[in-house]
Amino acid sequence: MSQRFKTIATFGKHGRSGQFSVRGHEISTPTFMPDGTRGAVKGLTPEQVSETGVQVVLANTYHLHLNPGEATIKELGGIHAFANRQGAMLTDSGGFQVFSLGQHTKVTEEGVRFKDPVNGDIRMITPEKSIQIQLDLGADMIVAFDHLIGLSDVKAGDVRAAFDRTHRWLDRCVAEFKRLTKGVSPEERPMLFGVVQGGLDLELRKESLRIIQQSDVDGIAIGGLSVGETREEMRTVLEALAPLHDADRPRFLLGVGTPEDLKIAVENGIDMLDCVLPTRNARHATVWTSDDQKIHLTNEKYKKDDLPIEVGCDCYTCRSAFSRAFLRHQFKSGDPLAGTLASIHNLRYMMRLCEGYVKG
RNA sequence: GCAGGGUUAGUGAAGCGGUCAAACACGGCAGACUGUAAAUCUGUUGGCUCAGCCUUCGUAGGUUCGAAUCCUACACCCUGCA
Repeated sequence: MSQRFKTIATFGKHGRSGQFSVRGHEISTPTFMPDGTRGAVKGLTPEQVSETGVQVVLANTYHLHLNPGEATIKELGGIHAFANRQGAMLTDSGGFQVFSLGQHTKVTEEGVRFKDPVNGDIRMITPEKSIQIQLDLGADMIVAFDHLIGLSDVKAGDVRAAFDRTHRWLDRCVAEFKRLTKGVSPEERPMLFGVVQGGLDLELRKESLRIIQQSDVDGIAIGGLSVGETREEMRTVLEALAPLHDADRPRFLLGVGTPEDLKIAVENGIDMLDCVLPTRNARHATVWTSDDQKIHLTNEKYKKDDLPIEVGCDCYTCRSAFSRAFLRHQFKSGDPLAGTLASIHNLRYMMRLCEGYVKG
């Protein structure tokens, strides 16, 4: 078991900042990790991503498996070389696609059968297969294949079934991970995160955390949130888990979120979070400005607004004094530059929140 | 000059006697987006004292219970023949 996480400071009841290293990358937490599903954060060069202070970029097992395929990426030197990224990378297991591609999937004990909604390709991803793909891709941190279900309209039995299956699959993931990394040195071995499930059932959640922490994983991921529940429901789950976390492993909240959600998470001891929202919203002209206020840059009221997105922000976009009026114009014109500039701001916004905790 | 075709809301373009304030696309306005099927999607888009009413389909008349739709004249645009 890894003992890599080092707590630097604590705040509030359960919050902490700290650091750990993986394969030569020093990660300081809490940290927000943007999603670069297909290997790149949409619309940004690796330099632009790093300049926002981002330390880890997520990529997705399912998407890269389909195209260009892990064999190709491995042959080209692994995901870092392929994507030209110097910093740390984490791959998600493909488990989320059971939820997002719900209509096109079939879950069995063996694994998940996906039918590509674009070209109809059938792909079977099992826990073992997910680990194999992720190790071939070569990320620094990988995630166990879990069974995620939506929370807006579920039957209690479904939550329990997904909870049990996630734990059975975890054992298979750990076994496959050990088998494939047997000869790998500790310095070169990636970190494996197990995933906590259990829906909104606090007893299931606690039990799941206990099971994951007892297993031989390097990090704890919390899954199955931000999938239709309210903010308060998510807070309740995180608060229930906060006192039960081991101190020595990083905790990763999957798929969250907004600035408000990030604060709730970090104050409940979460170290790492990923989400598409900052970049997707940015591409859709929505950015965060002072006090987590969300603004739509395409709104008519910004037509002649010469202020930056956020006065005082140190991101490239705001620092360079790109005005709201200019950004509005570029969005209206359909120039992807607008999405790039807005993404830089939103990522920096999230990173500033994180850095605020590190600095105390 | 003769023959034919056209003129529809911000733009393009359907409609060709009632179910037309008028399809659709774009543009405009607003919103959504949480381990990315997402540079996407949704709503709205003549006016008003808004379950109703008023003014609109080049302009002016006419036919009809009823016209964006039929007829006449005029204006402008396009295509043949001169």
